[in-house]
Amino acid sequence: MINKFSLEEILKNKGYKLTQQRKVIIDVLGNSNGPHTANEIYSLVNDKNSGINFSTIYRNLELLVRLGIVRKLNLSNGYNHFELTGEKHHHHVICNKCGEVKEIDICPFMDMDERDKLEEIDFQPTEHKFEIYGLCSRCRNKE
Amino acid sequence: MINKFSLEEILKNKGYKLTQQRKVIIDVLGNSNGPHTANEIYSLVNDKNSGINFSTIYRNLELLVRLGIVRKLNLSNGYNHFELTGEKHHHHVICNKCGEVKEIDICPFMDMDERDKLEEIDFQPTEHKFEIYGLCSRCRNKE
DNA sequence: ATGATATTGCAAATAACTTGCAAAGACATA
DNA sequence: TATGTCTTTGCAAGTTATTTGCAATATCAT
Ligand SMILES: [Mn+2]
Ligand SMILES: [Mn+2]
Ligand SMILES: [Zn+2]
Ligand SMILES: [Zn+2]
Repeated sequence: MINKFSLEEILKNKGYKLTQQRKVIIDVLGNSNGPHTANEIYSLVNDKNSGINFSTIYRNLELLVRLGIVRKLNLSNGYNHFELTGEKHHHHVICNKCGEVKEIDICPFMDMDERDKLEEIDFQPTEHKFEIYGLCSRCRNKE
Repeated sequence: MINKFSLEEILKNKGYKLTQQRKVIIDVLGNSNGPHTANEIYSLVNDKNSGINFSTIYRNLELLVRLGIVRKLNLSNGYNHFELTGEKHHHHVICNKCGEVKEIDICPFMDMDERDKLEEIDFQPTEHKFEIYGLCSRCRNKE
């Protein structure tokens, strides 16, 4: 979980300012269990705060992604989701019915065999994505 | 590679018709090495054929995805890509610079440990995504 | 060849996201 | 605390991938 101090430090280091809007966006993401769409973040932000504009949300999410504070997930349901990067590398399972997203700490990329394969094709990896889609327990039990 | 007969069969089985447009779209995908965006498919299709409309491309890609003939990839570069499902299960490496997409036959999901984890959280998987992003050999050598 | 039904092309509508610009805010400095 | 510089915001308009309604057309079983 990112705290006020490290956030302020990271921003100022690069000449960015710690605005109210940025604080609220980070706060909302920090108090969330899973990742959220820009729409959801907009709602959450405007619940606890005065009106922050959509373009401000988007611009800041993009900035925070560039700074490594936020991760952007292109989920197959068609919506981009955002979450705090956090300290531990992880991936997600996504319910096709209700859209719920759960974290899993499995990472297939740490497997040695796979890295070898990449050297074969001379590909230099920077990031990777692993997602499992299906039905969560609640949705499965509903008929 | 899907042939004329199985395609016709699959379509007619469900009351769909084998139109010229569908033949050309499948043909283009079949003659491609990697997955393509709707835009690319539109160009490829209209090279070898008279004008097929964009909405026809989209409607048919969606249908073919529903029928399991085509797979839709939501790549992190922001563009949806489409490819024939093919016979062998596989995943992709994507170059962040030039956008090239290569197939890899590694599948991390076949790993037993991972499936066990899913049972723990009571999640019934239907499909999964594994993609590696980075720099291809050509782009890495260019400065 | 005919008729029922699915499909196409076209143009307009969505919806997510981006951008230009003037007004407002942050913050280093005095 | 007041000032000035530079960043950021809100707003409105623009962009772009994708979807949709509908009348005209193609497919296919008979
Ligand atoms: Mn997460
Ligand atoms: Mn492929
Ligand atoms: Zn990983
Ligand atoms: Zn797999």
